[in-house]
Amino acid sequence: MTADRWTDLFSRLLNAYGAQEWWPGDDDPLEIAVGAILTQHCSWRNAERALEGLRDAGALSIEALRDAPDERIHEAIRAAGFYRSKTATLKGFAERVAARYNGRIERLLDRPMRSLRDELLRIRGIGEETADAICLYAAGQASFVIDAYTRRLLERLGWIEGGESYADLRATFMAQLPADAELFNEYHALIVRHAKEHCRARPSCAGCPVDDLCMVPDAPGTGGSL
DNA sequence: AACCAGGAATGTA
DNA sequence: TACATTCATGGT
Repeated sequence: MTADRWTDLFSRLLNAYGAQEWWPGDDDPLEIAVGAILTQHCSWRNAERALEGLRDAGALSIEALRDAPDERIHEAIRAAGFYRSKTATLKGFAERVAARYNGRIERLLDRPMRSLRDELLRIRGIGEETADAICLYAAGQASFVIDAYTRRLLERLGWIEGGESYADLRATFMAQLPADAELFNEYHALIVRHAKEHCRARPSCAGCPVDDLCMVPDAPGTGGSL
């Protein structure tokens, strides 16, 4: 039987780009969670620099994040932008893990996905996408991550109207796919890869693995973005 | 030299 | 609910 279109889309992307292996699982969960916060509306390249900054400052631990002066965190993560907000978010996260889980992030991440997600959402600076990224990539739990690329792709495929909420899109993916963290992990990463590499690099969209659709944002005139 | 990057909170109508 | 603004650095 032919797979449904949601599974088929995944297959085409995987076939085109191969496994992306974002945060494969042998990485430090704290680094992954911190990375998820740092990369908010900022390139992963700069988020990595900020991560390095924290490492160099000796601030890559729950205790250090909680106790370090704001200025020290500011310096460390400046490259990722929005450094004041992100410092507050990192501290809010660290304070919660310290206060409620004895500083052990695994205890937070081992909670059932729904309560984990709800708790992450209480932290100021952590919204739905970041909460899902932490659930999926740090905790290895099957929570689908929706981002601007995902929305744009579904719009251009004509699979959604365009006005759906984050919760709508997440629910749609999760209703159409088996609850498999490995699948969700690769799926989201592949959508990002497709948008960045294929769509941005090739204005003509020739050889697009996704129905000859490109996700170039508001391409002037033509450019293959529909 | 505008525009984008693996967003979120807040304010206004 | 639906938009607009703010936060901020770095690459193209």
